[in-house]
Amino acid sequence: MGIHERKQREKIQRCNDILDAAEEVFFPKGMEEATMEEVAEKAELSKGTLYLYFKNKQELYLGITRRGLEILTGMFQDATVRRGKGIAKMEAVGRAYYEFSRKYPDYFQAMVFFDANVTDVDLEEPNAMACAQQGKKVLQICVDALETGIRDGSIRSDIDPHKAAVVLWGQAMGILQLLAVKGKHFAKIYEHFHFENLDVIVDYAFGLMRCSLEPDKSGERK
Amino acid sequence: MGIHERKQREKIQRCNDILDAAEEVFFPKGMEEATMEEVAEKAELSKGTLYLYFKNKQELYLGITRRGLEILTGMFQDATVRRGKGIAKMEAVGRAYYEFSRKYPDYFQAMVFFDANVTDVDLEEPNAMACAQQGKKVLQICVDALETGIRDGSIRSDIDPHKAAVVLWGQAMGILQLLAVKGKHFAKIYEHFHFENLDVIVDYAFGLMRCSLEPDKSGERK
DNA sequence: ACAATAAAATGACTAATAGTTATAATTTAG
DNA sequence: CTAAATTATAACTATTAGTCATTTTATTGT
Repeated sequence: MGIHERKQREKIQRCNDILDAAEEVFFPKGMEEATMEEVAEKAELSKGTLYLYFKNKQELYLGITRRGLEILTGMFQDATVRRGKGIAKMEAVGRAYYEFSRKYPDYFQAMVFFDANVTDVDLEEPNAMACAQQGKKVLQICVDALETGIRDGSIRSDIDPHKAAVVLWGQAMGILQLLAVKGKHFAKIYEHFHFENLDVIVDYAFGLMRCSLEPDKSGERK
Repeated sequence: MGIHERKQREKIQRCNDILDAAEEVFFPKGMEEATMEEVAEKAELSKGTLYLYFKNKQELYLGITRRGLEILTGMFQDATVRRGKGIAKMEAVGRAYYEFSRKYPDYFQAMVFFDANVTDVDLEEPNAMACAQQGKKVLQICVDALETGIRDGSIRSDIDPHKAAVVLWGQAMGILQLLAVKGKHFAKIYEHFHFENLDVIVDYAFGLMRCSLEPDKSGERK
């Protein structure tokens, strides 16, 4: 009796179809402007049906966020596997993060929204849970890379991998967010800085971050 | 004929009264949940009147953000004035930022919202303009401190103060935001990390950031 | 003091939209 | 082929940002 399995598959498929439609609506307009009615139209369903598959607008948006996080996790894994020293892995993770923010600006924006606004995630809901889970996985990749680096001597031995992973994740998010959201206006507002382009800032940021991880600092600190 | 001046003062006073009311409503409920009607009630005015003083809900919220930014600017100035070396100024700025995020979590939240969501600021509006202006001022304080540090030798001479200021600002924002928004859930989700408390992470972050600014690195990098 | 004018405030109104639910259509199973 | 279960619908409610014609209050000239 494979009917149950088929139904399950169809349900997942329907969810994905709705998510496809949702991306078409959310990405150009943003979480705030986009309406459920529009998503329903794109998906060729009635609005009520959306609520059979997603508890509310936020869960739908988190479904999109989840997709983004899954792509990011994949990119992080690709970045760290088959690469020598730990510091190189971390560098690659940073580059991957930047690449992600440029290649998938809308997914990135969804992640920023999730991190900056969703204080009270309803962890009962599947997509919220999945996002939290993926976030954990992403962080673990950083922890692993840092531990590798400490073992192979490419990263200072006094680095605490767990703390450093959280800190680096937060720092990188902050930089990329600042540039993604305010990048255009930086040009106007801080025109006298005349940065060649935003890539230069990202490179500079990663340089500084690398610097804080590498050994050979004259005086070791706690 | 001081009537015009008095009216001007009264207008400003009324704006501030509305902002006081708005804080009482926005701070506990957040930008999304709070309604203009509630603000009007708190301010003992009709809803229509609010719109005589603020163009829309976002401008009102940016009025609150502006207050926060003004406090922050003051704290940054206090932190950098009367303090020796440039690196110590930067350290103090970082501490001040953290102190701000703890002492005024709601203002901090408003700033995060501004930085993470408001991509298209209507710079015609006074509060939006003021926020952009204050942001600039904050950054300039960092640039000045960095330049001081480069001159007095407490900061690497190859640091670009403008780039570094943007990067450090973004990094600090990222860390503080991550902890402010997700701090509670970190405890649950990453319980196996069992950080003593969030202060430890902030200290750690500032340690790393300091590390990236200090001289005496064996090999100088671009 | 008082009428004319200007400024400030009101609250009823509109439009938009998230989320609900009673009803209908479709699918499955006996 | 019918009954039960599942899936979908669209009309409905409730909420709220923002508007605007009207009223109230303050200012000014006579």
